[in-house]
Amino acid sequence: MRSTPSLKSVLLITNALADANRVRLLMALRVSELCLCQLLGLLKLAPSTVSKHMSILHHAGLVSAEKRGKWVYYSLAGRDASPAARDAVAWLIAAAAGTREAGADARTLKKVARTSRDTLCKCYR
Amino acid sequence: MRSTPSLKSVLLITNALADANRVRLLMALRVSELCLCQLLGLLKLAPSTVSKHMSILHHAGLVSAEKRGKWVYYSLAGRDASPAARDAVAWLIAAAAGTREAGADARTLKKVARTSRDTLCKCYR
DNA sequence: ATAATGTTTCGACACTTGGCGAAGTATAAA
DNA sequence: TTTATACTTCGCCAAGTGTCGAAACATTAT
Repeated sequence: MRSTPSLKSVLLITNALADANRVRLLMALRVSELCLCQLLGLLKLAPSTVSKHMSILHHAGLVSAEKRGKWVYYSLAGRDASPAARDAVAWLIAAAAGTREAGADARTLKKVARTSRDTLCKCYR
Repeated sequence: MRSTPSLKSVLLITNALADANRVRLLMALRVSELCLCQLLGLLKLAPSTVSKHMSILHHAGLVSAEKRGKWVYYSLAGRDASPAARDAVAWLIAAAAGTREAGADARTLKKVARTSRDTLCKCYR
């Protein structure tokens, strides 16, 4: 039972990838799952904005979202995702891994990882 | 000498893929090179619009353009293209090959192929 | 030359999208 | 039960994008 792929689902993916901040978010998740407040530490954007970005990525099937306690953990699409989505993520990682931006973000994320989520989130504003 | 990939070049690609008509254009070139007037026979759009789409695809490195006589022939990125661009095209073909839209377009293109370029272009309007 | 053909560039317009803050929801802490 | 925290949804606005027609450009035909 293999549903016919639709152009729409392909465009959901390509549209999701067609934004610098969303690409950075996906690249961030490459290392490990992260909750929204941790992603907020990476991108200097309003929580509502990042939430919307994650919603778009999730709807495209590129990331999965799991609520644990009061935090929502996001991670890259895994086995349960469509081949198209998984391959898209693989392509992105291969294409963007060496960029300066990815390196800088990886360094920022190292700092974020050392900070507890509680103190992170309080900086919301 | 391997230049550092930039996030910008990645976004050039993803943005180029983030449009239904551009995806259809790329899929059309999968079979063989085509000139603009042939692509016009596929998409019912103004010549200027399709030309712009092709410009975006070309600028992203996804297609190459070669002028022969009064026609400009477009084809998918080949050996000379960046790995990111080639892999993106490969991903797209794998992801969109089975779609209903791709099938319908392939049928349309068969008809277009049977028509001479001269008669095709005269139908501009 | 002049005209015709194939394609691109330009300017304008409608529509979409990324961004924000305010208000709403859900879970945890007091 | 209140209060606080983590996140989402909503409405709005500025900026970006797809589309077109008119005009420009380049090549071929007359």
